[in-house]
Amino acid sequence: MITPIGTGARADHQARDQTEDVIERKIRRWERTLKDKSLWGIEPAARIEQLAADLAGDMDRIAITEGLANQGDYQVLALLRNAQHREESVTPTDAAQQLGMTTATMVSRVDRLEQNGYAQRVRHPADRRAVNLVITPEGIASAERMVRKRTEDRRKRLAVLTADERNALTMLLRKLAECWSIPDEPPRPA
Amino acid sequence: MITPIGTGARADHQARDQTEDVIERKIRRWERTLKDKSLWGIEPAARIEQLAADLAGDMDRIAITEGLANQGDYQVLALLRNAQHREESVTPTDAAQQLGMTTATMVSRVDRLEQNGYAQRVRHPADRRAVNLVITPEGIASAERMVRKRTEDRRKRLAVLTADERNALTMLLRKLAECWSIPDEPPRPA
DNA sequence: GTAAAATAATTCAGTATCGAGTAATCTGGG
DNA sequence: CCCAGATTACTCGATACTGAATTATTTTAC
Repeated sequence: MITPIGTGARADHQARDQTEDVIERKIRRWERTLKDKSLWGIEPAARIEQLAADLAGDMDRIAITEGLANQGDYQVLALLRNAQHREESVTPTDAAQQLGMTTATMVSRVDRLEQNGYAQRVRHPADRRAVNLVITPEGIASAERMVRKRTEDRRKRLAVLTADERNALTMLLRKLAECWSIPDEPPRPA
Repeated sequence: MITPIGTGARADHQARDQTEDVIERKIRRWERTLKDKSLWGIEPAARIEQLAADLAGDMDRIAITEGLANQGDYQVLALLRNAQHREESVTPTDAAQQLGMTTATMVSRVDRLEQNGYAQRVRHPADRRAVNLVITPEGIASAERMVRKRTEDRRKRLAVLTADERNALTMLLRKLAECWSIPDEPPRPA
């Protein structure tokens, strides 16, 4: 999915406390109308979602310029590139598990990568059911181009913050990620 | 999309500097193999993406328990609920623009909401091409249930942070959102 | 007032993804 | 050895979303 771009970027960086942006307005609205102030603490989550949508949009655009369908194809290519660098072999099932997608999706992704000449299926040496995924030189080149462009984009995005602020943000997000599961999350139905 | 859950939540919160988590390991790997340390500053972006995926998973689950297809249907319902509360009228085109989706998608969402009895299409009083979307009492009830559950989920997730940390995080994310557009972002092909 | 351009909602063909099912192959207990 | 159960990649049917028409209506220009 390509996210509509540029909804952020307000003109006036100064008047923070006077004017509210879209997210703040939305939150206030619910606060007022729900009659309990239960929306406390929601803003960070809303902002994380918005920022992530923009990041995903960047990455989709990058992938598309490399002839891939979307960000997901990039992830597979990046995985293969790293595996190759580490001299590990990867099967479709491996890759699907590591990237959190179904093997059905992986099949179609590998199909695309193979069509583009970025990866190949080769016979597994020991298991005739299995297949090893190997990245081609073109695939490596493409993966590295994409990583570099992605890094560039993200650094531009993060350049608004000072180094100290970036560090603080990193630490907070890390802490958040550490104990992130919500208690009564229903177990994946096996 | 339902995101696979619970990849976070490491056991030891203490030994932060010794052990790295998945994201750190991935970043280090690229750093080592790319031969330039151009991955500087990427971690916050990676974490924002991961956290957002988890939040989206929560919300999809909530929407599904209310008989909706996904988070997107919730967004429409929430929009209608707020519009009704403010006594504003909303057309499919309005809603699509505000939520950043195509009108084609909006048509199918409204179809679903109508089937579930959560919303209705009524004739626009002045424009016979247009349609006004109105939320039903059942829709309002469902929207408010979902908002409450979502708030609860997110507060649980954010409860790891102290109040000070949450404030700091909010401020940093706000600042990030303010000047978020990257310079050479290609304009939407109109 | 009328023709041309713009706009609203919808439909349609194409694509990505998923869950479930399938055929081939491997593995472990007799 | 042999067969039951697990595993691998793949296929198939269903769903959500998109961009590009399409139809009906409104607005604009002359």
